[in-house]
Amino acid sequence: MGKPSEQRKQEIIDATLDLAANLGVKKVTTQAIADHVGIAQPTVFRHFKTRDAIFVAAISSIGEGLFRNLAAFFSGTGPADERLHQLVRAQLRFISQNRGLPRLLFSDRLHLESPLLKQAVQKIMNGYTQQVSRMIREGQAAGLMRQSLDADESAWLVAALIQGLVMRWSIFDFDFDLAAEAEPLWGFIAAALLVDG
Amino acid sequence: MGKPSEQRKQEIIDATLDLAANLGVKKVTTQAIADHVGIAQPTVFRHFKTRDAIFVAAISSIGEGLFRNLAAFFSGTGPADERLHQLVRAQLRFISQNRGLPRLLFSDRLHLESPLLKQAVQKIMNGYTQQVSRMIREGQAAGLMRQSLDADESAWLVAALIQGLVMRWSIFDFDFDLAAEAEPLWGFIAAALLVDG
DNA sequence: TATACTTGTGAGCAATTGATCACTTTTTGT
DNA sequence: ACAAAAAGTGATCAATTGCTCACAAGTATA
Repeated sequence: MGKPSEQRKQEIIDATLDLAANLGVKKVTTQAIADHVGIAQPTVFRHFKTRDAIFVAAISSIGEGLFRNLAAFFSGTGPADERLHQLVRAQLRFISQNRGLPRLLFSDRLHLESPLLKQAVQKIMNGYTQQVSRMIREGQAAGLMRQSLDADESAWLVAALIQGLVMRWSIFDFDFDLAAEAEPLWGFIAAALLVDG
Repeated sequence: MGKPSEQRKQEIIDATLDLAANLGVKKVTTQAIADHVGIAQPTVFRHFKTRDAIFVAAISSIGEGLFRNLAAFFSGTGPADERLHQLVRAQLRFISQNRGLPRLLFSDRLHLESPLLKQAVQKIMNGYTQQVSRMIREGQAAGLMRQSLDADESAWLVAALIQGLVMRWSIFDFDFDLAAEAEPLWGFIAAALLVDG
């Protein structure tokens, strides 16, 4: 007991993601978080001013984790199409191991209740789309991807495709192997984007 | 006052969809529904046994509305690719005019709290995917769509693409013109599915 | 060791909300 | 017109839950 606040904060964030993944966002009460961490419920408020602040921190934390995981593909050196393929694979793998991410990201609850959460989510989504858009332009410059594509629009749609897949996975309570969907998903994306599709 | 139950039920369902669209699912309390309809809160329970039952009815109602709206394209007579194109257009138009649909469909709250709701949603999604799958096989038989496609898998991905787009629209609080996305969306789908893509 | 600061906690408040119930009003069937 | 059924309502309950507060325990610093 009596741990430094930074450590407790992380424990609370981890508990939040754990609980969200397994029980859904609604059941992540401050009491549930406290129980999971092994502290009293009021202690949670020693480290976060409000419940919302916990979710903002949790979303930021896992968003950073995702970007750390994908950074190598965003800015690698190989051909753009191969990197995009690997990106899709890595992304689905990461998400399948971090189920709290879709639970938080796709929670209607969050967006409608807190402008701060909305901002945090938008930041993640926009950052992701920008990177993909850059990769597509790179692919076009290398003659790998169709010149007719609007890179921003296509990136938006690639993101939507993955989000739709993940959302369904989340809604259907993770009852199929998300990572295994990477190859058919890539087949679809490749057909839409690549010159020889 | 004293309307027949069937009529009141529909009023309650309409109020639920209205409120969900504008305020989000969480704020659709039995009190809010009652106020919107113009009855007292306990009266709501005269027509629906539980709050969940209201959501189940609302989802079924709007799901049926969607299918009624799309049925012509599922089973029309023209070429499969044209019908699929029109389907996408009609679907986005319908959803943009019925914002309660994505709000309910994408509400994590619902799925995790009620098996009945989950069933209702799964029924809608599965029915939709089956129809699209059938259209793709039709397109393949007519030589319009790539033979290499797995129809079920592709239908699944087309659905995911639309869902992802709609979900983003919902999460971002309807702040872009969904119907206007139909053409770039179709461009993407056509490139992925059509032989001459 | 003494002092100040941080972390932790039990008790409990205030607000929300789904649901019940006894009772009244309205509608329906004969 | 009248009795039965249906629809409507005010009062109220029970459970949940974010959050506060006074106070205790632990930790760091001088």
